[in-house]
Amino acid sequence: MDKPLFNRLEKTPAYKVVSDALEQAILQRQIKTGDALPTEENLATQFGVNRSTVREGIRHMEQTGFVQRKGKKLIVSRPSYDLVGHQMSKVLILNDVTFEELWQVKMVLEPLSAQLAATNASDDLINRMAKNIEVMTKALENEEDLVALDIEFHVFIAEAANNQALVMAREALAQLFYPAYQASMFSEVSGQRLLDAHKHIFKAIKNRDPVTAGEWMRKHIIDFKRGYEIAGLDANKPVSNDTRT
Amino acid sequence: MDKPLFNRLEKTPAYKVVSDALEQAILQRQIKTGDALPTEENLATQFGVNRSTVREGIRHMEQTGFVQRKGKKLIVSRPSYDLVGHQMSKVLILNDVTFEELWQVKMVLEPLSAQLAATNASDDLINRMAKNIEVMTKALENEEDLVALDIEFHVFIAEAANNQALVMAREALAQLFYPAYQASMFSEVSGQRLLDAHKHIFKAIKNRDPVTAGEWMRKHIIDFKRGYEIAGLDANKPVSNDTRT
DNA sequence: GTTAGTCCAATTGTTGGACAATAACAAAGC
DNA sequence: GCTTTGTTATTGTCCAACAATTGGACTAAC
Repeated sequence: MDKPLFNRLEKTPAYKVVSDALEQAILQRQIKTGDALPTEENLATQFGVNRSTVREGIRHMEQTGFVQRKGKKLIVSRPSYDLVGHQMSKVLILNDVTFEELWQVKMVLEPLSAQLAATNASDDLINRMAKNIEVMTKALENEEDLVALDIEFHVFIAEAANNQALVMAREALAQLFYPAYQASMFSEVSGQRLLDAHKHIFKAIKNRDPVTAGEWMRKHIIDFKRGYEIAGLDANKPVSNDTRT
Repeated sequence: MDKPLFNRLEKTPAYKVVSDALEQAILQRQIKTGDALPTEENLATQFGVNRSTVREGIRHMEQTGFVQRKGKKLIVSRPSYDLVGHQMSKVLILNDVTFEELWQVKMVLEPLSAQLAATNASDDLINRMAKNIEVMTKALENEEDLVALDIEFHVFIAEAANNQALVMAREALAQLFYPAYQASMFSEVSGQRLLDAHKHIFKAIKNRDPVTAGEWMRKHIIDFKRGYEIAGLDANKPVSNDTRT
């Protein structure tokens, strides 16, 4: 092979240039969140390209949640953690991630959440946790409600932890665990035992006791895996690729 | 405020229908990774829409990495963790994530990596770690090399852990830490101390001793924060939004 | 002054057709 | 066999158009 005298000059397609430019402008806060973008035609003339090209550029960004249609205007917005989580989930599913893998990570993130929550939880969130536990006490029979309440409780804790990186990382996993939650709710390790764990965790958080909070959370997550296995599911198999939104 | 009795009836734009359909087909493995999509015109007729519309749908997907241009063909591909990490980084930056937040998460993920690596590391990766340490021994003077080698070492460990969820979560943080690495390399806590830590961690992994590996990693990460602070940076301020690719 | 009804201009979603550039493929030459 | 040279298919980009929807502006009614 001859030595490459010149490096392949790559011309990035125009639509990509457009989306990159927009992205930069957003990340550098030249356009602030909540602002509306100019009209497509306006952008087209600014960039000196055709409207179709601009549109492709916009579509490119839309997926990530940096811009969003609101009525007819294009609003600059910061992607919700939910959305990013959703995308990460898809990637993990495509890679046949197993329950075990997810659980190992959950096993460190949730206790961390609990610890931080014990330090940082606002009164508001503590109240909402209390409310959650109260409701759960009355819903011990209904599996579906139980799943929803369980998830909510953990979300509260994650929020209380006051750490965005944590919230985001959790989110990606949480969505994939959803099918697992349902499965393990039907096993023996459920209902009352779940509620008890929540109560212990909550008490520790309320008492501003990070160590205990983390410790109980750890036990709780171990229980979760037990439930999964008792339900007859194989932790080393890929999680269900049930792709509901 | 009045309660919303009806939910906004939304008619999804055609380009979104297209991208959703493609996405489903990919997630459900009807189109396998590596396959090429039909031509735009072909897709257009299949969906019964105009080529422009198909294009917008494709752009929508391209961003996430589910499809990729290779030459002129559209290849279905699974997004690299690097890409997803990059996107997560952008979201976190937009939300002014602080060093402290990132570090708290890193503080649990890295030890977990080390533990798992001690259990699962392949011979190949152990060799590469050894090599890395060897090179680092000779590069103690050069800060830039040191940063690169440090990062590489941690990546090896994450890979050795054999856990995709972990790799992905780490990736998002890692990219944001990059500027921090450079900063803390200039502080006192560097060079030799860094190398020593790596050696300890490596030894533990090689000895298949998860506890020690995790413990040393924990110390190592604590050191990292120390270096950041010694360098005069405020851990509670947002990390640099230096948006290099 | 606020609410509801009517109208208009602006903008979007979508279409059809066009064309140059080039990647992919096939044929010809060594 | 392997290069080199056409050919062709497909992409990236543009232009022009149109119906549907939206956001206002303007009016009338309360």
